Amino acid sequence: MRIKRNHPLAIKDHPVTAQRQLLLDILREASSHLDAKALYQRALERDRHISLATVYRNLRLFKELGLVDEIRLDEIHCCYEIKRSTEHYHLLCTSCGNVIEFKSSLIAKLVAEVEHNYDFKANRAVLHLEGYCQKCKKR
Amino acid sequence: MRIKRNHPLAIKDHPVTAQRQLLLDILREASSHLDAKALYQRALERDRHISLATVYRNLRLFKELGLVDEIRLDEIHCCYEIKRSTEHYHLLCTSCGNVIEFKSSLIAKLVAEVEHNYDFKANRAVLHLEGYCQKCKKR
DNA sequence: TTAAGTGCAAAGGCTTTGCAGCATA
DNA sequence: TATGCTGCAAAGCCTTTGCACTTAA
Repeated sequence: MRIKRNHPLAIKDHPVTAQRQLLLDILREASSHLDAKALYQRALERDRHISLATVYRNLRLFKELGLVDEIRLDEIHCCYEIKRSTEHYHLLCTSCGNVIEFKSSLIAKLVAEVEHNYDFKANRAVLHLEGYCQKCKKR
Repeated sequence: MRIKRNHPLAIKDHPVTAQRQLLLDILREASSHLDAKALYQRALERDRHISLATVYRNLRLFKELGLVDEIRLDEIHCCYEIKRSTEHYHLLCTSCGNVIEFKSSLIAKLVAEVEHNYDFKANRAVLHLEGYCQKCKKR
């Protein structure tokens, strides 16, 4: 089956189960970032028998395969999103909870500078800013 | 008692208990960053009856009062340190677990740029880099 | 066919909370 | 003295795991 052979999971020798397909579909369709519970609840709407354990197991798999990014905004905001080609980070509005993506060329510069000054090899940058979004800062 | 009147807790109308004093002392003396459990274990050495609940309650209080910073490196590394005047961030070696502090003037630039481009008011930047420290990257 | 995934329920780790007793100011 | 803190134990929350059954390839 050509579709499955090209599937990101099949390529890496992992069976494409209905549950995995469903979870990836939901993550792809999601306009916002989902945490494990939100993903589970959306999955339940289409598969009444899917379990939360399956959601966690597959989120971990997707993360290991590099299919999704895990974004830990704080102890309660841990969300997941399908990995896209363009690297970006997040702004978190502490007033309304809105999550906004941002990019900046300064991040690569910062990483390069720190790697040089501290003799460090950076594999990942965890970065987000907390504050007030456009709407909330007016008040 | 003059000492207590000048105490950071007393100033903010919170009783200075022996437990709070002990916890602040340990945090001040700590060369490295401590998580709740490590802080509790060090506290036990000097007060056999202190409870983990007291540690958590007071860490939250100190955080609210701005006496300590909470640094959440990932889901298992959540550590605390006495707040100092100089702002800094952290490098986390994913090989040996070492935590190194770093500073960079590019961070302020980055924040200013993002605030301008995205019409955002940043109150806090969460930033750390994961990778290999000097020792581990040689291997 | 068979290695791997799933659902369920139980357990794990970290953190919070209710309550009675105790200490600070 | 009165408010508020502490210790203890229990509960909460998120996440992981053991086991028997099911399924993808």
